[in-house]
Amino acid sequence: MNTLAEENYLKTIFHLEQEYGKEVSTNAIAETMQTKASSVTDMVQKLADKGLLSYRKYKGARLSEEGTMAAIKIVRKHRLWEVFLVEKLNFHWDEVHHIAEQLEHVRSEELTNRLDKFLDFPDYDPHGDPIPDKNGNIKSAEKRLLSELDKGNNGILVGVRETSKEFLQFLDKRSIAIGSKIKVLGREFFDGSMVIQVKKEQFFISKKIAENLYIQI
Amino acid sequence: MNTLAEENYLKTIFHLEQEYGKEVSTNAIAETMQTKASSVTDMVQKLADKGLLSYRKYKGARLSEEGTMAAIKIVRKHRLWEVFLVEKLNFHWDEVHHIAEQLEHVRSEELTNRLDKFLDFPDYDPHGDPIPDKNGNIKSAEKRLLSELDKGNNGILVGVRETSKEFLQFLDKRSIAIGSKIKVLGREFFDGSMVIQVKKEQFFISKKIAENLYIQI
DNA sequence: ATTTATTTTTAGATATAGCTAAATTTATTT
DNA sequence: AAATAAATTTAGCTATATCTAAAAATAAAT
Repeated sequence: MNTLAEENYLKTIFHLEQEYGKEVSTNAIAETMQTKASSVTDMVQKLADKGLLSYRKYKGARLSEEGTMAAIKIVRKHRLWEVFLVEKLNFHWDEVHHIAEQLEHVRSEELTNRLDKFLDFPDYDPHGDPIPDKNGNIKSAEKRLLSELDKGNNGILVGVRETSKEFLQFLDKRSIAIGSKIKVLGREFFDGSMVIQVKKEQFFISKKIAENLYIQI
Repeated sequence: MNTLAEENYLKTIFHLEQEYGKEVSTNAIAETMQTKASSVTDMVQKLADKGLLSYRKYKGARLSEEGTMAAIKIVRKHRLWEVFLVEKLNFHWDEVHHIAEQLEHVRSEELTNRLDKFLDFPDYDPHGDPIPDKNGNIKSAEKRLLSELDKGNNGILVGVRETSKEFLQFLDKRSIAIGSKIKVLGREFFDGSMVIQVKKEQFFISKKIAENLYIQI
């Protein structure tokens, strides 16, 4: 049984591994968790002692099989609760992250599985992220960042990388949502900004925006 | 903002106040929380410093207005989640207590109120306990313990005082549930045991059982 | 009204999880 | 290949919430 703090570390390390595909550095963890590097060192050593990850001093951490499984269970709960909040309680997709961060720590496998069934076994959460099944399997759709597409390409928005209120509200204001068909009309190599078309409207978007939108072609 | 531990103390003290109607003793708190009296003293002093209760050394604690309100909010959440678990996820009433003890600490007034609406503003939880509304008002139905009824009296089971798995399963086995019509056929003054009729069946029940069933006449 | 028993509090420890500041290791420049 | 910069770890402290054991206060019994 892991503590709340341990669970949060496992989840963060899992996400960082997914994103960068290599050992996760102390600083990277500290930054995403808004804590200090020294605190991270302590906790990572503790998690290594518990067998949840392997840790090489000054090199970084990598989740073990057991640690990965524990992290996936938290991610599963987080995303299922997000679906619940949006589909059943009519929350908006920019409001659910904070609440799901609390609900993800509720311990009851039975609860999670019944919630899954109640929601009719959803495959994706409101931000387009895949929901692991009860065995930890994750449907990973083939997707690319909008920022990687060339002029003339088009596809469907299937996910967002950022889930902050600010970013999601930015999208809402322009009626850009999961499922929207997006076409790249132009791309500036100097700063990575783009002009895109969504329905009949055209928008100028910065590189930072384009780097946080996942597109399926 | 109160910590998890503080919330649990507030809730316990609230329940003990309700039950005994006077200042709550250190030992009573320690016993119901499965902790030591010395730990209780520490925490109670801390809660007094925060203005959540008044505390007289060696005498006991009594929740302040603010402390009572905080406790009621937790109770409200607990009972709403119990309704959710039973009504929506088809849990049985003897399985929900433990899970609701976790869910009751999720912080989001918006979530609580939307859940309330989703459940169609229930008045009672699956054990017959009243659910405080968003302003903290509690519908307190006129009810008495079965153990206080005389031979020949009858009424409807509207609540249970105990919510342990064992007790609830005892009732299930005899098909005694909230809403059951119960008639007292006999009462033994020596040990407080009773013979009751539920539908067409008759049961012998001990005083301890009778003291944990709330009846509305 | 003492004595005895019970309850409650205080004092001193422990574990978790965070911090700052200093020391150390690794990476990057010159 | 040194020197400098950046990242990481260690050492020592702090706050929360718990505990045990001893001291003090209150309640009960003789």
